[in-house]
Amino acid sequence: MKINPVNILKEHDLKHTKQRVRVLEEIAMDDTAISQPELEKKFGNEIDRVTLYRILNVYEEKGILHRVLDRNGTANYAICSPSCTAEVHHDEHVHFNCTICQKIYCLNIVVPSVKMPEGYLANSINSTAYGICKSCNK
Amino acid sequence: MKINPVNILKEHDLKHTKQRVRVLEEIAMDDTAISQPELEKKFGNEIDRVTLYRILNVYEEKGILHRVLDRNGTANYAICSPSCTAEVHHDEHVHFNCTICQKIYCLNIVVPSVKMPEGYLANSINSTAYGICKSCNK
DNA sequence: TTAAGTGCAAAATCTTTGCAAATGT
DNA sequence: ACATTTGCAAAGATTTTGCACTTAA
Repeated sequence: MKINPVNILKEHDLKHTKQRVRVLEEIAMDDTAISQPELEKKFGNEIDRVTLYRILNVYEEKGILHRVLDRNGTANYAICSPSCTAEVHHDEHVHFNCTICQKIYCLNIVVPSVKMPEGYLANSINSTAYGICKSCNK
Repeated sequence: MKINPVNILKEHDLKHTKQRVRVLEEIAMDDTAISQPELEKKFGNEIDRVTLYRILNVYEEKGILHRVLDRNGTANYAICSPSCTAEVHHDEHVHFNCTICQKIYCLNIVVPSVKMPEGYLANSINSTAYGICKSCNK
């Protein structure tokens, strides 16, 4: 997925600071969702922990990143598809959470639709498979 | 869902203490999954916060409760179906997380199976729909 | 220039750990 | 009586808040 951090920031009326660009680059670089603790480690004292929190929050609100929780409730982030907006996130693909390496993959599979019971109004469905990923399965 | 806390504890070789029985009763009482913070509130100083953590952990490990994370990563607990064991959890039904009241419902709908890509081995799939529940939809 | 973003310190939460006292078998 | 479980205190981790300093437009 090729992205241009500066453009993305402009499109969302965000100032492009060194830190914001770095965060986007780092997340775009990885084909899997990356966890917040991992990001903290990567940035060390290049980016303050608090700043990272704030950047990730803004990105999620604006629909630039989407957040996927792994089994432990840890936040993982991946770049949203271009059709995501602040209002609606279209990350309706199946996720795969490896129980060995903990990585979360965004699979190229659309979440199967499910008929809700009378009275329940679903506007999104999250689907995450747990198991062993390609890299760990050797 | 009718349950007998004392029996459940016996079946899993757990001492039946006042606190453990209360936790099971409370969770069984509710038709929705109940969040840990809510449980803490309900028990006040009847059960220590730390004890609650430990009880919930044991119950999950033993396959007595299953844990569902809501959108914020907060743990919610519901009684497992009788076929759950410490080894395998069979909570393969769709969950519904209301974005208004935050409640998590265990729907009586089986999670649709998804064909994994080459090399990926899934052994369970979690499926959670987000939207407005029957009670809030009025 | 000035509104927004960052870093640091510190508060507020949440979760885990250690240990003495209480409890169930 | 003995192994487990509980409650309290305290450590550790995570997340939020406030505010002075810095930076992008």
